[in-house]
Amino acid sequence: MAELVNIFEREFARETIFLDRNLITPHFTPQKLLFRDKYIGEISGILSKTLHGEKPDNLFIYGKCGTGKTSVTRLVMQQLLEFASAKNIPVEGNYVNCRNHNSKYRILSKIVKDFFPEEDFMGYSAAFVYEKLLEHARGKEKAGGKHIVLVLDEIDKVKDLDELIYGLTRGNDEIGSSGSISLIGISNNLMFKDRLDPRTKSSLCENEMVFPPYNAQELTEILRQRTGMAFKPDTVEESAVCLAAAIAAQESGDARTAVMLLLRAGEIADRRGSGKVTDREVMKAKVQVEEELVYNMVSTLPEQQQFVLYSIAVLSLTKKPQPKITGETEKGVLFSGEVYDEYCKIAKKHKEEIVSSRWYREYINELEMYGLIYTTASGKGIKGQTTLIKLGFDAEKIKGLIERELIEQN
DNA sequence: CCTCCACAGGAAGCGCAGGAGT
DNA sequence: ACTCCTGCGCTTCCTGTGGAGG
Repeated sequence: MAELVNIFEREFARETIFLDRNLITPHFTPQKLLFRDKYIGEISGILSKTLHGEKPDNLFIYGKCGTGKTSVTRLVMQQLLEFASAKNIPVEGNYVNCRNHNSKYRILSKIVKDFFPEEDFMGYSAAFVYEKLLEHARGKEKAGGKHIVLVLDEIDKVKDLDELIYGLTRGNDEIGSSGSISLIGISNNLMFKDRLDPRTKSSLCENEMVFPPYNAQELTEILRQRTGMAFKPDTVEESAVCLAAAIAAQESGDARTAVMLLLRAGEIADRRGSGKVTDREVMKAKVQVEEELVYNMVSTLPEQQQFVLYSIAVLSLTKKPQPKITGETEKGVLFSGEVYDEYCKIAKKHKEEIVSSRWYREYINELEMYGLIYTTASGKGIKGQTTLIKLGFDAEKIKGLIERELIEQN
């Protein structure tokens, strides 16, 4: 008779090349951040004012995803708070991700709740919560005030940012000199600050910092650091690390992508039982990571925008290569106008509303921002002024993906 | 050179949903 | 419970732009 074994027994006993898988996930922040000393220095320079009882300037940090904005800020904040509490200096901090707390009220409630964990502020008015925060900064009678540093990550997601910042700036006047509230705003969208009220903008951007993408060498170093911690010795080939770094650098300079590549490559090696991460695993991981990335983006797109992307995929599959003025032919390059026509046809077939061509252009711009398509302005050889559109990923895959998405919804 | 084409993208405004104030 | 307000997604309208063609 066959032995009865718990089905997890085999999984549990399986050989793995990971020492600690968690250390090579994008969520993990190492204690030492490479190639960011300059920014760590600048930010801590600004925040050190709090240690001398002064209000630091507000700071706005911009950079694409995976450039270390959040990690650097969290690290500096953590050190600041540790130091302040060791020296008994009244400095406090709070981190808010504005994707989850996307309005003035939600942000204020979240902060106040963290400062007063024992009390419940559900249902209180925005003014009350705001007053509570000021009270906290002002401090008790003789104890003196506190210097509070608020980190607002993905600050571009806040709907009524003008009001929030106006409120907090005014709050500083009310608190007086004994305490203060200052802001660190983080965003990967530089354009968003142009939409702000000029006063908000000048207040938030007292200091500005731009985090550049990492280059291939930097990414290689970062990956070496991580593999040393996360993998067992001699399980990751040096060339595999370089390859993963090169792929990530070429695509975006995104450290998150680079880390994901090695994580998936490690998982693939485990599954195959080969006990080693080589170029082969990394190349396989590349396909997988790319698919995950695209899937995440596509599935969160509004339905109409999915139709636009779908039209681009369909057209680039059916359209014959266009002879370009330079003589060579380029595959899959589409005109903005023909994509819109195709989109109208497809949307009509699915009995969907059709968005105006103006809004369609906004969709196109967004799709480019997400990296799902590439666009170029038409030059010589093409009638009028139009945008040339090219799909950023494999047309078949995008087409299949959206078809599945749409079927799921119905 | 002028006009037309095929768009790009700014400005204003509209209807709706949801949240805040009363 | 109600009214008021505001942001969001979108439309309509409009001006601007650069190459093609006469």
